[in-house]
Amino acid sequence: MDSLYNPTAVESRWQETWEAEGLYAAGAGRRRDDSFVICVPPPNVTGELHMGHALNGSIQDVLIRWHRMRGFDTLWQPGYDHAGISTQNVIEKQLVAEGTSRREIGREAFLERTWRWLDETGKTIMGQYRRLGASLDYARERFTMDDGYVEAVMTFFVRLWDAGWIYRENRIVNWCPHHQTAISDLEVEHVEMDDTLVTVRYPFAEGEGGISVATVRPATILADVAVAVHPDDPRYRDAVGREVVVPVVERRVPVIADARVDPEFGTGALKITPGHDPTDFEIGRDHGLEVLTVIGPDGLMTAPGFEGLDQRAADARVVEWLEERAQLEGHEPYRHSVGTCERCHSRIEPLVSPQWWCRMDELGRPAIEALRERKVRFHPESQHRFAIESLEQAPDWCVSRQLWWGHQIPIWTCPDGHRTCTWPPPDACSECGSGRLERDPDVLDTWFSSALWPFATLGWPGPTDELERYYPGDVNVTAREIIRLWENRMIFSGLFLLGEIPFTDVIITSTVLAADGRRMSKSLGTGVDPMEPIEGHGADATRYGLLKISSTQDVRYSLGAIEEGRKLANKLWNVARLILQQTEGSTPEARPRTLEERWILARLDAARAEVEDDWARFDFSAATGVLYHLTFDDFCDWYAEAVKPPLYDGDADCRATALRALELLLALLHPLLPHVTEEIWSHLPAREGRLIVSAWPEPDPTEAEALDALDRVQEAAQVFRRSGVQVELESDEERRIFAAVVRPERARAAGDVESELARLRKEIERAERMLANERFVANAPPEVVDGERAKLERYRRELELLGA
RNA sequence: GGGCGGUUAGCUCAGCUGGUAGAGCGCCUGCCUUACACGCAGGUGGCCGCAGGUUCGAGUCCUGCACCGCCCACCA
Repeated sequence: MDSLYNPTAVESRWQETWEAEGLYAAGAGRRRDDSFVICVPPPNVTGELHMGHALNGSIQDVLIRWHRMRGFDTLWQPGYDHAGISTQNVIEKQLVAEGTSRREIGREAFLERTWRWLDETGKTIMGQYRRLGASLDYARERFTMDDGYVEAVMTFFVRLWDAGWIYRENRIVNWCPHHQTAISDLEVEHVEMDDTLVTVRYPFAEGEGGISVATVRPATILADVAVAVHPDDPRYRDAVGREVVVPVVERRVPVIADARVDPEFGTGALKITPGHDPTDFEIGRDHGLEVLTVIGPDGLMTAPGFEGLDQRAADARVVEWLEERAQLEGHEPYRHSVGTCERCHSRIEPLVSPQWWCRMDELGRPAIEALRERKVRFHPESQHRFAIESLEQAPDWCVSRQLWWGHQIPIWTCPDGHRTCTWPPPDACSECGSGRLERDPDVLDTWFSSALWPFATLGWPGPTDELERYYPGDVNVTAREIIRLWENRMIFSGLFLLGEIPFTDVIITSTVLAADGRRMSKSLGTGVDPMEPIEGHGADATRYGLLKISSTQDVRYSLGAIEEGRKLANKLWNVARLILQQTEGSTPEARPRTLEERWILARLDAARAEVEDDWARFDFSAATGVLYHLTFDDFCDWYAEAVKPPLYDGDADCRATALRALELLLALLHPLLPHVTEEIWSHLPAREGRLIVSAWPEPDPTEAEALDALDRVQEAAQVFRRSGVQVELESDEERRIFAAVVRPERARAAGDVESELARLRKEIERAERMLANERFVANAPPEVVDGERAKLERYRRELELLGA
């Protein structure tokens, strides 16, 4: 064993061994009936591991390993999401590069091509999870487009249809002109953009005057059907009910009153374009106005005389028309936020189109109730409230997408227009019996299938033993922005289809920002590939660093925290070398006789309790702190130093106990640092099997006396090291440990007695002042007051010893 | 515009239901003490964002203010 721990070789060797020996498999190490189940948030098939994955993987693995060591039947389900729009985007780009397009090659060839590409180059993330040491049951990898999974998706849709919650409606939707599909509000990314706000005069149809209106999109004037003002706006009281003439197209349209108009903005008058603006669509619908369309699905103009123009050119032409007639009253630069497609960043075009919708009221109600009753809990608590509010406010779900890559909607239409929704596919129309059926070309929203992940991966809808055994699961770990897209939908679909929520706890992880506090992003160049620290410092160190910085808020990536993890692994490695070198021929067994042995066993148990509490509360950062100080301070600096003399002397009890103490330390550290601990474990004598499935330490009766005695020794060491004065200790045992660890003969002879005296006097003064305060003594909790008294006494005693 | 969170040592951050401030890194001083210099021992360093309030006592609770993030939102 080298004195410098080298993680790279060790880590991959153990990853391969664990997996090959089946120790990642569900049920490995099982010694009890309870199960513990986590489904990995299925990453996009086309994606690569990023820092967020590394953090959520570390969290999930700690929980899985901890439960596995305690004998639970653990299942950590791996797999991928087909990621409809994202994957289609990748393939389409390839086709364009090859000088063709998806429409040119056709739907069938396109899908074939996508499958082929995925088989060849997709699905890389699970390999990267392996390198992190994530103990997923890789043999069970699933994909949301697997045959069995498709059954689940189709069944879900048909159930919703049968419940009467699926409907088709023409509505204004977020339309991505590049992908030529509707996308949901949640897939729209708002970005600040600079535009020009122009003010346009709409003359009254009869008589003098007119109304001025502000717009950033002059081209949509062609589709105007009204001008709206606020009902209480005194400026326009007389205008309501009259007609104005829309520029360019010279159409007469009414002036209407609607409270949704903000009288403070611009001129206080709003042009109404139901075909191309969501608010206008609603206003138009409520006033019974016509919906006119002048922009096509490709984002180009369709208005007569403007056909094929892009909107910028159309804007210019309209502005020109207005200028010629002096109807352009002004233009100013204007910065506002604009919706873009989160995948291709094209500007979203609000377009009216027929889509399939899923009603959310009936589906959401039981989920809201379950959340209120805390049947599932979000951590941190603030996200729990957010989850409830999002469900309460959830609009109906637009489930159709005009894409090819995805689950095609199971609705068939006969020539008479009757719709049949069944699975397996129908042979004939359910109403007229016609055999000439045509399937709806749209596919389902990707999140529609993700919503089924926790149970579709267990074989739902078929009744299976696995569903029986592993459903519902336990924990789900994900990012904040996924709550509405995924968490809430798993909750309501689990309740609807199986009557139970798929998990009891949802951990919302911090967003890992770059070291300078900016978002990690490829385009900004601020991203850090987690493979870098894993290769450079080790997976153990990376896991440690990420968990150490994790918290309830956003965190900055810190290489320092990862380096701390590397030091911890190295320290552990070296103390193991010390013990292993001195204990050849011994077997691990707790045979504590001396004070320091009773003490370290008590400390190990206290740390076990703390760490278990931290893991259980999902406070991963706190646990890293406890384990770090346990290893460095207690185990290495005190225990190992104290037992060196008897260890070198060949004391058999001491050696057996040292091995046992090391074992316990390894077990506590294993969920956090699986590789280095397993490597050391494999060098332990008389140990068969692997640490990964070995028993978690049982609670041990705490030895309060031993803890107190070591406190005294440590305090004495502090005083001695600072001042050179030896404090009286209570027993030979205490004096022996003091001598072994502090080694007075080697310590600097002359300490700084003066500053130590000053320190003590200051402390004594403080304690005296507090105890002199009658109200403090009367009101403070007794243990606080007693604590102060004890401190005072100790300081006085030390002052005496220092010869004052 | 709405919601959530932050402001503590030079840096990155802990501080649970109020009891008189901590860690890691950095810096300074000793040590190559036979596990580890990726180490050991000691030290320097904080009016805990600002202003009020409650309390015997306030990073900790309340109010207001100032910055800084994140999420959400149809201001033309």
